[in-house]
Amino acid sequence: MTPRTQRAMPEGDDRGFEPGNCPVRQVLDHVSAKWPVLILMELGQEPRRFNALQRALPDISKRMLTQSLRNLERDGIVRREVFDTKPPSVSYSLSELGHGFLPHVLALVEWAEKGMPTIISARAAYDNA
Amino acid sequence: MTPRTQRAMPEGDDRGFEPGNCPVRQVLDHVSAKWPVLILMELGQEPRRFNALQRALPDISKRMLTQSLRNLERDGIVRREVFDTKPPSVSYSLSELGHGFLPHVLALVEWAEKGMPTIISARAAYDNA
DNA sequence: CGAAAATGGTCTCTAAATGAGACCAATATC
DNA sequence: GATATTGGTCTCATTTAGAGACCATTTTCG
Repeated sequence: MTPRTQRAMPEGDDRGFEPGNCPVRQVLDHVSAKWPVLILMELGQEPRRFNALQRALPDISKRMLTQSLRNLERDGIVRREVFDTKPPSVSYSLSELGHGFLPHVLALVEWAEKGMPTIISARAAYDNA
Repeated sequence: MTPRTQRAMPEGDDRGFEPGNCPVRQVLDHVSAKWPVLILMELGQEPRRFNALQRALPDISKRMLTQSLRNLERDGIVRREVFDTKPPSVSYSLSELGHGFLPHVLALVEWAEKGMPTIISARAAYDNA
């Protein structure tokens, strides 16, 4: 008996990546998330001190700035140096690993900038529909 | 009178990017966040249906999968096609714009993989200290 | 001298985002 | 008839992020 209604299409299943224990995921989360991206771009220009970062990124909270920097430092992407001034100064800069990452972020931004017109009109079309 | 304590170092200030209204930021958030990255990598291999994506990414919730896909669709990065099967099938695939983005994500992953040994030992050093 | 500002954070409290899972209508399968 | 499947949405609990007070020390300003 031939069914008169069409069968569902093939799924194209795939086991995907291992869920929580994937190390690449963790690093990506530390690096490609909202704030880390902006922080790394700032540090890509020049080393900056904690408060300077905060002023450069006015809408990040102290809390998230600290947390993001800690993650990046722990992963060896950012270096933290304390100088014994009064009051003490803390300078953050890209490590070698961090410098290797920088071009990729910049490429992302460039892609976004170049695609922006397309994106804008796609949004207009979507919202209009 | 020469101060005996060292002065704080220069800040290296910078006005940074415009806070909330930056369009590039929005796109980056839709594209480089945790789930979107994984979704785009899946779609980079082949178009996939909603439930297939969910099975490929077992630890994403329906809620976030839907939300991420909607963002990507609205920005014209992902295309959504509904097929009139019973029950109806919905296929997600990369648009041209999306395909242009794919190499960048892959580069990120490659960078993370290549740097993983360095990262691992950086973490060990950090945790040890 | 006393007050205010700056350093780099931490801590708490609240607001927002996320995860877990029930639920839906229509149809096919068992 | 019961169960499963489709692609979601909706609600509720949990997790995460944001806002801002607070800290000790020293410098500058009045």
